[in-house]
Amino acid sequence: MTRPTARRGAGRPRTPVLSRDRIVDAALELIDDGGTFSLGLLAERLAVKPSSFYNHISGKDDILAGVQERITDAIDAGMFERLPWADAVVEWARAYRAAFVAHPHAIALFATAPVMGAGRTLRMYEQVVTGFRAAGWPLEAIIPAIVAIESFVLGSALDAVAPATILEPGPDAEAVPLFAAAVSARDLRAAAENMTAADLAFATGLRAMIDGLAASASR
Amino acid sequence: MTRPTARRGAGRPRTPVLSRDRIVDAALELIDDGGTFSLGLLAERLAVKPSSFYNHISGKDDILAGVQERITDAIDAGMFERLPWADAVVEWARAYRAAFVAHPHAIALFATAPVMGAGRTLRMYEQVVTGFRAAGWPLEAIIPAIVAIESFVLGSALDAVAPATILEPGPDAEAVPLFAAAVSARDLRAAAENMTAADLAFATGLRAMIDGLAASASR
DNA sequence: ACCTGAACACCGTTCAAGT
DNA sequence: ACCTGAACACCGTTCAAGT
Repeated sequence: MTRPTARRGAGRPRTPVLSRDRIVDAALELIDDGGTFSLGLLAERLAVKPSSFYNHISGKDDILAGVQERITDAIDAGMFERLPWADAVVEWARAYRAAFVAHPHAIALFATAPVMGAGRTLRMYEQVVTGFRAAGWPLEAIIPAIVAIESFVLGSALDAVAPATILEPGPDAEAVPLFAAAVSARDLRAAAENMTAADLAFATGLRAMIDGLAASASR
Repeated sequence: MTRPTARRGAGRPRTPVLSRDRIVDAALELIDDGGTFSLGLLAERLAVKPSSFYNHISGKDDILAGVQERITDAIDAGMFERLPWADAVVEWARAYRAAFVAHPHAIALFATAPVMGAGRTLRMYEQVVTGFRAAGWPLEAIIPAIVAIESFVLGSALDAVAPATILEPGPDAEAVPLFAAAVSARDLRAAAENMTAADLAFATGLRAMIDGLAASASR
């Protein structure tokens, strides 16, 4: 039955209530709940005062960076060691998008200061590059392809959390008949395939991009 | 030599200093200059007080929506009436991305409340859908393809304005040798082709996606 | 070492008061 | 009709003071 090693001359040990991890945890929860994110609200949740944060983090941006890390760290790239290239890329892109879409109110974070930072992340990239290399990709073509996929994934995640109305013809439908018909046909198809409109666009684009990349690699 | 029609019983006519257009104009300029965007700074530029804005707009978000419209309205889709489908799509995607990249500090606006709103915009979509239809696309496949392209364009624009360092191996390079080599090879290639790394990724992804979409359409 | 209260400069928005 | 000054509630951050 040990107790925390007593520091020299200290009275009672006083376990701190805050830590960077605990702050980032609570921040992600607060963001996921929607509504506004402010240090005042965050402090309230942790039964603490806003000024207390500054013993553990350098400011609001530091907290947000921690949240971003937490989300991207959930992305796995192990599929490149198990699956053929095309299947692995599809799986990876899906997992990537899913990690963003699981935190819709946090996505704006990635938009302004895009993606990825930690050391875990570099290991993921190593796995992905290895998968491309094993499939015969020339070294200088790999990163552009990966960045292209990431750009598509981020754009699709933003689309997925966007209000569904942005692409609706609205009252001016008769002025743009073909567009209106195309949207209706899309809605019918999405319903029939039991997907959201955003899912359908993502599946379409991912399929196309992987096919296109595969074709360019074998050319 | 006419003067503004005198209202009933009015003294001097008093032309107003502000208008929605003038506010949005100045807002875009302020955003493009980088740094922070606030109503206080905007008012200062216009030699006016922040409270004056509320005679012309409903709030900060209204101004930002105006800025967004101004930028997206610059995107033309006339190429669909002049070029074969594949060429037109490539041109359109490039113009789309260019409109965003021309205002790097404004891009975050599109991320949170993605893209497009006005009536000009609907006409653009009508042109694009018409181009797809003329190329033989089935109606229900058109919108998903367009949205996929838009997602890629937005993601690529965000990538283009991101700090270039985000995908650098840094001091841990020896732990991820293949990734580090791939980044170096990419940098060499980009320099040789006189493109930025972001340009290269965009060109790669766009080519792949259009090829993939073309293949799926003729299947 | 870590939490706090007070203070700071700034934010967007409202509204009665001016002309 | 349109601009303003004052006020409001809130923001992120600093820092001396506590323990």
